[in-house]
Amino acid sequence: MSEKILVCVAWPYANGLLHVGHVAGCYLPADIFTRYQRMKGNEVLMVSGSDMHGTPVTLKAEQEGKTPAEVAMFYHQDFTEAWKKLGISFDLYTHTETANHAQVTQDVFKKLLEKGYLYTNTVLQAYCPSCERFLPDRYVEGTCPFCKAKGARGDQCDVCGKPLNANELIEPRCRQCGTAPVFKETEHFFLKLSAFNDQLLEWVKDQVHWRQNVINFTTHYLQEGLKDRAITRDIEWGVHIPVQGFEHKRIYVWFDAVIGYLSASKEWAASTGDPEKWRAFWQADSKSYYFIGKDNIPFHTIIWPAMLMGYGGLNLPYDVPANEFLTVENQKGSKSHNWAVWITDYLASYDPDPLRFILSINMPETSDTDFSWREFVRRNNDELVATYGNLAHRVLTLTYRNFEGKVPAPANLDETDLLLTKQCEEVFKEVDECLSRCQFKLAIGKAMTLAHEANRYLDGKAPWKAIKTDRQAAANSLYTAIGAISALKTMFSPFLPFSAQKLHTYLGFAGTIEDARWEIHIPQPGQKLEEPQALFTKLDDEIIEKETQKLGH
RNA sequence: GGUAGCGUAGCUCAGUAGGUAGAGCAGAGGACUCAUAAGCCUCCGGUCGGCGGUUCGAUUCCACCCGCUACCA
Repeated sequence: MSEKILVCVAWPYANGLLHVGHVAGCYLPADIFTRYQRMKGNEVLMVSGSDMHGTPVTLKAEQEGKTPAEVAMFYHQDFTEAWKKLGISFDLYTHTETANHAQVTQDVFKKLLEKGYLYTNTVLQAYCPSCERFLPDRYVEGTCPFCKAKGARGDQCDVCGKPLNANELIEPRCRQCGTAPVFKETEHFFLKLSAFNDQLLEWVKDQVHWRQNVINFTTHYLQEGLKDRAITRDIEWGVHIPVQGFEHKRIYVWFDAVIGYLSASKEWAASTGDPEKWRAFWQADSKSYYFIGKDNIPFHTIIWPAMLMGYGGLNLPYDVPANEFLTVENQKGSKSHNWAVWITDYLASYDPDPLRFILSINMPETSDTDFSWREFVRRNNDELVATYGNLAHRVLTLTYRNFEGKVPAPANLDETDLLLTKQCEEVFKEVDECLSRCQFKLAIGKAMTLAHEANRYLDGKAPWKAIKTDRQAAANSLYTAIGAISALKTMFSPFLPFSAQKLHTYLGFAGTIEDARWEIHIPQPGQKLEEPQALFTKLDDEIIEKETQKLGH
């Protein structure tokens, strides 16, 4: 029975490069899940896009003497390229600067306004008389009222970590021109989050399948009581407000970013020639999954559900499998200190599957985990190459040379042979269950254990020895081992799509592994094999030193 | 300051409805040779952050403390 599954993935902010933390946090788990569901025969729509609006993009543009659109588009193209190379298989990867997105955002805005969930209020905002514009909090700098550090920003002091309001700063200055700002009244729209508090609490209570950290976090937040939040700003970059008198203001980035999931779905539908097709994924019994990092939990379990409740007629999130953070060499990542492994850099030197592997088997699902180059090389060489890749290679080369490049015919399989086949079926079922529950680390770990099991089986059977005395015995064990690596190739395929496709081909199957579906394909006796090659290559220890040195400079 | 999570072998991580714990790597040894000197077997290795409490018994429950992380003010 085919299900409809909507996979929504966090929208990366288009003001900086992607790093391994982004990939481990949401793009990889979302892609694994999506590939798995597609192979199961379910109808999946996987969408995301670049978040182009907001102050950080504007700030970056001014620093570089470019327009915000130019800056955002540069990163958008970089991201798009990265997804392709990494094999993150979006059905649509768009961005928030499309006419469609503006239209959908304004539709949501108007509907919420009509239903009384938006209202205007006047707030005090910093205004720079020299630049002649309102300043977002982070454009204002001054002395921190708490720790007296100089250079504190209007949203937060980096020295003592305290969040601030711009008007609390001592001797505030415009970050651009140094002029002292004045504080003026300005009118903005607010989302009446407080109206949804009880409804949300009630809803969250039923989400027993959510990860514990997501439930805890959300419940705690709701118990403290929601405050209404301003959803517009005095800026020139973003989605226009569909109300007269607000021509010089824009919808604030966090409000339009989450709407991206809906606008992207509509854009995708239009591109298929059936503009109403998005409904299948947003209404009726479709399930929606939101893959995000833990810093984004409240937006997806509180604010976006509240907006959807207010809008009406669309499904609330079914699951929000938020991951924790990935540290690099035991330190928290930092853009400004260049403490990160940049995806573009990585892809210039290495294949995607080894990265997908280490990030899967060490995924920060329940707590923060660490990425280190030593671990990367070690896991590539000892696990990917030696355990799984080598297993496939030894089985295939042995068969290719001794059985005319064809799958040998079994006869009178013994208990050990049948046991391995049975183990494959059992592990396959377990991996299937783990994946359906978004337990990715556990799933790939089980597949690796099966690869060990198959190696053990092969050593016990020693077909390289048997071939000299009992050709049928060798045929039996190689036939069985081929079945095992074929099962492994399917289990690994959501994680390691590139090498799985290679193995699929070496085993003599035509077409793509995706089309071959989520099942164990036992090659038929006599099936012609392709000449096998290594699935993965060993990495030299030297790269540990080389790559580690790039950090922090 | 408040709230939550985490702190398990040298390293990276699992786990325990409460009965002193595991996997990989690293270290030591062995048999084998099909394979990218890969794979397989054996051994070594932890008073499960600290101090108490509940219990016949706690690493697992509770209180407090220390350290780290996140969120909130």
